Amino acid sequence: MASVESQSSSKQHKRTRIIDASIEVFAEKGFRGARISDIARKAEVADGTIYLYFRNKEDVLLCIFEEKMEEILAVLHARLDGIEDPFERLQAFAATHFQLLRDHPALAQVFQVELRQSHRFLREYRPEKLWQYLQVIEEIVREGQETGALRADLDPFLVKWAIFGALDELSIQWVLARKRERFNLDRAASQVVEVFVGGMANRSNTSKVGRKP
Amino acid sequence: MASVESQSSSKQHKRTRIIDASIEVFAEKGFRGARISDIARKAEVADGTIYLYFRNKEDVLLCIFEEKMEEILAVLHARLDGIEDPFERLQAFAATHFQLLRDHPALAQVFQVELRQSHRFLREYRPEKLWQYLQVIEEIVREGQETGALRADLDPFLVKWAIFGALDELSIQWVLARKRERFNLDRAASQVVEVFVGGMANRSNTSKVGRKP
Amino acid sequence: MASVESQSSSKQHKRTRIIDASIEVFAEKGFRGARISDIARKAEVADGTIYLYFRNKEDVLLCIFEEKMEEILAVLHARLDGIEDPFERLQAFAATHFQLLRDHPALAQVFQVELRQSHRFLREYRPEKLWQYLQVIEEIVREGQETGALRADLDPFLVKWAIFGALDELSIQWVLARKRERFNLDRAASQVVEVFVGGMANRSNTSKVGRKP
Amino acid sequence: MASVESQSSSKQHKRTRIIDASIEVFAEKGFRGARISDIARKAEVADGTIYLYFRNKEDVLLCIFEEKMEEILAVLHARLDGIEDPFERLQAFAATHFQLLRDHPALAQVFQVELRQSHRFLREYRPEKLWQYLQVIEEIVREGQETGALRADLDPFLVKWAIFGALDELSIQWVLARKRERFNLDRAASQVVEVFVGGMANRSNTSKVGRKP
DNA sequence: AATGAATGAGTTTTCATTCAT
DNA sequence: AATGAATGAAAACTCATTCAT
Repeated sequence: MASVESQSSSKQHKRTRIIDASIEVFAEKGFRGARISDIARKAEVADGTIYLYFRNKEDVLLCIFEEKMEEILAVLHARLDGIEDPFERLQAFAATHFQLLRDHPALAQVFQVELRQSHRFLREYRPEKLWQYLQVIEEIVREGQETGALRADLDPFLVKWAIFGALDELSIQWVLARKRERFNLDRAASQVVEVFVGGMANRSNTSKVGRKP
Repeated sequence: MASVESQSSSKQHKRTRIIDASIEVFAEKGFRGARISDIARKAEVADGTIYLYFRNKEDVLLCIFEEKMEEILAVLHARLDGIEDPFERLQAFAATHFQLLRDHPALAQVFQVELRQSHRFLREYRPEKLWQYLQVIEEIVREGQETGALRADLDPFLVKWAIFGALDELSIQWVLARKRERFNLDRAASQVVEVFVGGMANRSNTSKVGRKP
Repeated sequence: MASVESQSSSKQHKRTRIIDASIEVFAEKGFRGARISDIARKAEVADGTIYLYFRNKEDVLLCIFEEKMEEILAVLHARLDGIEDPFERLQAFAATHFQLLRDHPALAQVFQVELRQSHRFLREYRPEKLWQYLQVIEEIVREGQETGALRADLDPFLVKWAIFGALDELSIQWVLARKRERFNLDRAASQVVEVFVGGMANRSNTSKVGRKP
Repeated sequence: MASVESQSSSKQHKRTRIIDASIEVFAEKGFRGARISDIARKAEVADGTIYLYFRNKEDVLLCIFEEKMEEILAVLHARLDGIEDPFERLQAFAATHFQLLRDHPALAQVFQVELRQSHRFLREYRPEKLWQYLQVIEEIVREGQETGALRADLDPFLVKWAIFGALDELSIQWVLARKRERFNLDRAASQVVEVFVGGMANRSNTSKVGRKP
């Protein structure tokens, strides 16, 4: 499994050190509250060095997104590999989604909160990597529909955003929650997927979707 | 039905004019891009006048939230009044949610995008009005569970956030989408609610929940 | 003896209430820190009312100076009346000066500190009342010189400023001092006057100036 | 002798250029009237550069005080070095005091007027350097008392402030005076010191203090 | 490649003062 | 005379970014 968050060490390439420092600083101080010099200090480079690797502060944020999504996609595909059943694939998707949050809390803060502070990310940027991530959901739905396991009248495009929205809102609340116990991510994952799969299941055919016989 | 967005006129109370002007300016330029003087000009008041009614720029944003949520809650309760069936109540909730978005696009932009730019709103503020709004969902679920119509093993607290997340993500995408046709909100509303209700329905009893016979 | 500081009461004329309120507010918050609305609230008048009686905030400060100096001059002349001996007159002057400070600490703060924050008072204003006050010193010196009690080679104009400076600096330090005990004003008054009179005494004649025989 | 005021040149270190420019701008426009951009323009640096060397505008003022007092103390000690007689030491003190005023009129304006506009300088700051400066007076008095030349019943602490007050008031009036001829500083210095020394002289002993035989 | 000193644009907020009532 | 809501001018300061070394 890919590392998603690397260990900071002066041995590493400066670019990596800057990315890792940024994640921590953005998580701690917020995107706007983070100063370039904070990042530079944590990465043990000069302020100007950051501009050798990134166009500007927002570019650092977007590069975090790009590079960490790359790793996340690799993790996700590795996890889903070999799982056929749509219900199980969706379960694995949700479990992976939440596990990444839990394992990388600083990155989770950046993805769930700070990234959305970026005017550019929100309005101009085309987050292809996020779309690839969500495409996984759309394809699970499509394949379920093709095998007849899932209702054909649902628009996989809309369902994709709905499922992502459900997982994402729970993620945000988990990140923001003071007492995280309230948001039991494991339970949330299984309940959300059960509800969605239950709701998408094709009742007119006999196959038992989403339930072990 | 309450107005949600008032008509700007020089007759109105200055505070109302400032609120209405802010919604438009925030929607157009974003929270950070909006200058107090932009709002003042549009509201036809002096810059300083804004500070007679609001503590600072962020306070304007939070007051928009408080006051418009008040109106939205009134609209919502009026709409749900008299509807008993959990499925129908949820349908009405989602339809109202999306209708408000469509009818008040500037306010939608502020709620879906700009409000979340506020550090205070996200981290410190306790958005009681939003919680009241979501509590409506939680209660529909709880009541459905009490009548046996909905599965008892679901946590209404988690389900509430999941349903909200699904509606909210579709709202955001609708707001951000250049080609809004892609997001047919009516279709989205009914599909999301069907899936959720289908998934939450109690299969072990005979009542036909969420489906007309 | 004149009151120097009046008692605030709603019975009084508004102008007097504003003057008295200003002294307290200026003493507490400083001239620049004092807001017109603070003064208005304490004087129990509307903000705008202040501008019926004073041109602007600085005018309030200068009017405090003018009017309180008027009262102080009256007190001073009453005290010196009947005292002939230059040494005794100077002693009475210093004692009165310090007694006024002690009896009117808010006014003392305004005179010793806040008044000197006023650009206009310092650079443009001609504080005739202060000059009248100091003229008392100059005349004591002149008369002492005429009777031969004091050295004729001293410039009464310079001596006046020197004596005032000495008293004034002790006053400022007394006002600013946290531990006021350090500055025993009575002792300061008598020592300063003794030194000055001793220093100004005409040693070449036989009259014992500044000492009781 | 130290320079007290340096010559501005683009060769100098930026910090020095800012200090020198500030003295001139503060003297000309007053502390509050001086804009950071005025100082920056005169120092030929960018506005922001000032904040690399100073915390804020008030810090610039306080640093002027600290650094120029350092130089003044050096000048003073050099001047007093080798002078034993209390009368002569005090004469040298006063002469140096007034000479510095005359030689550095902009700095004189800052010290006599602008510095006292600073709320912090007046109320919170502990001007150790000024106290060191005044301590020189206190020690002259103490030593004079120890040798029996000066009256033992005077409190050197009070006398120090009185002498400083006298010199300071004459300084202020000289700085503020339109027609400075009125304030002949040389004459003022000698008269003030003569009066003080005369007044402090111990008449009960036979030594001729402060007078050449 | 790396540095870090220097730059300078850009905006909220306060509050003395005004004036319609 | 009195009010107090409304006005609007004015400037310190931050920090992302640059570029000479």
